[in-house]
Amino acid sequence: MAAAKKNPRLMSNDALLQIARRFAVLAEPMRLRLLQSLFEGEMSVNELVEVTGGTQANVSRHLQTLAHAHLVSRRKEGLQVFYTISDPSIFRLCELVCGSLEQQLAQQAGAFAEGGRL
Amino acid sequence: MAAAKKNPRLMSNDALLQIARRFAVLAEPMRLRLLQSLFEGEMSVNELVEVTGGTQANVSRHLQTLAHAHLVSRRKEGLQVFYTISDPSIFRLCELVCGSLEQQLAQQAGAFAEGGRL
DNA sequence: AACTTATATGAGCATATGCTCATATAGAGA
DNA sequence: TCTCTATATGAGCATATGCTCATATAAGTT
Repeated sequence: MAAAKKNPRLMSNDALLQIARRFAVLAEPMRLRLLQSLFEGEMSVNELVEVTGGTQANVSRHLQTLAHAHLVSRRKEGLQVFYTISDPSIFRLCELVCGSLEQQLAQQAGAFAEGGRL
Repeated sequence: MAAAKKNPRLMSNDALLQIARRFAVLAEPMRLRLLQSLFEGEMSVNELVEVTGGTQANVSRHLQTLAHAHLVSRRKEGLQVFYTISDPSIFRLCELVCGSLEQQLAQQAGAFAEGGRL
């Protein structure tokens, strides 16, 4: 059982902090872009720099952040370092959020359409 | 289709920003605690203050943040304001993250166990 | 060893975010 | 109207985070 269900007892501060940290890692456009790029498969830092248009320093830093969160994994080969997505739950996570946002936008659009009817 | 699949084309900056913002809303222990409390059903601000142990000002602020993100909805009744979870995707989102974290911890525990074997 | 390429990181600035205190608003009741 | 209760919010401080520049490390090449 991951979380308390009916009991008013709450999760520990520590558990909440860990969950919050996980969400925080995903709360950055550049990191999301990196993850999205990696959806297609393993890539080197330089490739990611080119694809995302970010600076080398910044891309490297964000990759460290993702790696520390165990969302991606490193593989060194000669001069290059290749990163891959190592936590498949990310796919569903992004799908869920995208779906939820789409639905909200659809509702807003619907409201506009109705308003325009009069 | 929520996101590009095989095409190297990436999502728009704007879309990524919105997704990042959604994650950012969930990247706070107190907000997670509020959501978790609301899992059991509608609650007033004062009830949430008591349950979470936060200050009134802080709880109110966080509830505003959650409301702006359309994760919870307000209902005013007399002097009190009641909040409810309005986006069911949150349940699955938290389940996913919890599951992923549990798995990571299990792996770490496993590594420890193996190491202890020698 | 000297040079080049690929990646990581220290330092510093700018901005964002959370927290608290005090106060404002809003509704209910005397 | 005056007061009390419930909620929201402005101001200010402290901290965290992202970005860039410059430099460090590490590995391959000559």
